[in-house]
Amino acid sequence: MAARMDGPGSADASSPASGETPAEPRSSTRLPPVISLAWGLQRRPARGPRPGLTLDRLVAAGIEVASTEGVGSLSMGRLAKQLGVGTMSLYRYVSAKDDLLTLMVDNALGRPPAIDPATQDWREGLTLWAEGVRAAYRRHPWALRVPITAPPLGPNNVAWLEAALQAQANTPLSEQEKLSSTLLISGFVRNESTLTADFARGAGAGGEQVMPKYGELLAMVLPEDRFPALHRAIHSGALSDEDDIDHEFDFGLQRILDGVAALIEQYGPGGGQSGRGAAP
Amino acid sequence: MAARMDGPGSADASSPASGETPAEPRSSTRLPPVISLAWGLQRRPARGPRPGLTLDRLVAAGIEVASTEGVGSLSMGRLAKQLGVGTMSLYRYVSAKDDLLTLMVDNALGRPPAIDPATQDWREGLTLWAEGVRAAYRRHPWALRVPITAPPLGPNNVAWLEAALQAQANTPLSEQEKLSSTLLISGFVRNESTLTADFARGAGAGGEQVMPKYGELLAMVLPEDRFPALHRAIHSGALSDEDDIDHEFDFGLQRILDGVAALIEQYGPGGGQSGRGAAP
DNA sequence: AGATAACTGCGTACATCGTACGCTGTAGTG
DNA sequence: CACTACAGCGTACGATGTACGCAGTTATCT
Repeated sequence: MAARMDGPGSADASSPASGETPAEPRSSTRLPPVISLAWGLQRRPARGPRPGLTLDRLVAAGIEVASTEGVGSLSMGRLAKQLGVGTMSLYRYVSAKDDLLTLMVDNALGRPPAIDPATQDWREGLTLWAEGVRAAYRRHPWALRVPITAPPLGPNNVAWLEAALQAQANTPLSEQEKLSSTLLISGFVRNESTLTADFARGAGAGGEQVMPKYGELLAMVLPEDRFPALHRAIHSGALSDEDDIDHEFDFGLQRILDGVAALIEQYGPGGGQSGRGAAP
Repeated sequence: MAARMDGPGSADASSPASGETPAEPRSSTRLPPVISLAWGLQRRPARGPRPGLTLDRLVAAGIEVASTEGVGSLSMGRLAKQLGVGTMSLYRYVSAKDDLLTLMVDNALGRPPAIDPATQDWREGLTLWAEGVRAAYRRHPWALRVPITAPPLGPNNVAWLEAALQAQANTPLSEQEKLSSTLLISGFVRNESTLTADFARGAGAGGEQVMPKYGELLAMVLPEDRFPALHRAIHSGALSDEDDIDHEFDFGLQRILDGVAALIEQYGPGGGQSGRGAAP
């Protein structure tokens, strides 16, 4: 785990890597090798022994370990043991651990639900979408602990993006606005899912107690005179409820969708495609 | 870096640690030791040699290293060298690296702007607030790479929370809703700041190119027939603009604030304090 | 004043990781 | 059958977080 938390001083980008044999269009910008892998754009070399494993098996085993022991415990050695191979064998399939993580996360997302703009309006569609992403994160909480290091290019990530755009197809929003709304909701769901995962069973990622205690802890720390607004909040009981966490998701999503609705209304009645042009 | 990415199977919580000498109120729930430190609730022991360092110097040096070389390069050894002491000396001030990071992040946030509900309405206040958080993250991009592992209890975090609540004081929202709105905005700003930081200078955390290329990369990967909505978006040029990133922030914030405004309007005209009770 | 206790600085040691390198064996190709 | 490109993987290295315990320091107690 290095590149995933590196700061300004890390420029290990290029290095043409090894097995890039793409059937992809020529271009100045190259596809990151991981992405070629994820889309299955790699030809298997003709010569040499047949590989004993497959990328899919690596990813599946990685997900299994991450699910049962947490990503924190997922080391290359651990994964190799799971698969009954030597540690270094894994590097025949994946050029670095980060690649594996990228693949695992994309895989964990799964396929998006089919959204038909003809039978569902944008709000239903985006709600379905957001709940779908949340469900995926609920199934694979470890995915939330993997930092995002690159824009979403994996097959499932892209499919989800497409689904969100389709949900907004019958909307007067510009393409830019559709993308922005999607980004907004996607980030929101990820945040909220992380919170939910941390709160679940009262243990944060560090292992400490979290939610119902939060108000109590805050109260212990506050110089009673400053922080009057916080005191009001604490004493209103707003920080003591246990099931708040589920409400947070609905609350946030409704707020965001209301905001998008307000934007759509600015385009005036009549709806329909329009695209381009800044909001009035 | 272990606990920060650990999954389900990590229960290293307790262990009464060493130097807890709190002047804090009795309670069943203990304050995490780091938090006592952050609020300066530790008495210096009477006996023994005077410490050669201070927590503040640790934190300041940590921030300096993180700022210039990235958090990824901030190791205990590196920090010790910066301070001209032995590595293990640091553990006299901080019980683990995670504590140091927590302290650093809280410190990086700085003090919130003063928000007076009498002269600013809630929307101005929250806008100011959001921009303040964003500015802090812009000053300390490395803070975005430190995973959140516990609810915000540091002095600055708490002060920012208070400020957000104060901005909404003259609002009919319930305390619960004020907190939820704050959480929503706070998460949003963090997300957006992370994206901005990654996009800045075209390098993601992994070191790859990011933004203007994103549309191009997507286009390389898409089976042209599926993903029609995405194709529309790409060809609209929505993914090619360079300065979109700054617009994203405004867009998202406006959407969220519009959503909050919609909620406030549901309370009907007249405004004023009310609190409690679910929305009509 | 001397003894004692509490504390600080920190050297050493260890366990864990990611992964570069290079050797050995294998499966198609010429 | 030789050759070549590739698969599996043992070994080794450099980082890193931190437990442990020793030696020196200082305030308090006798």
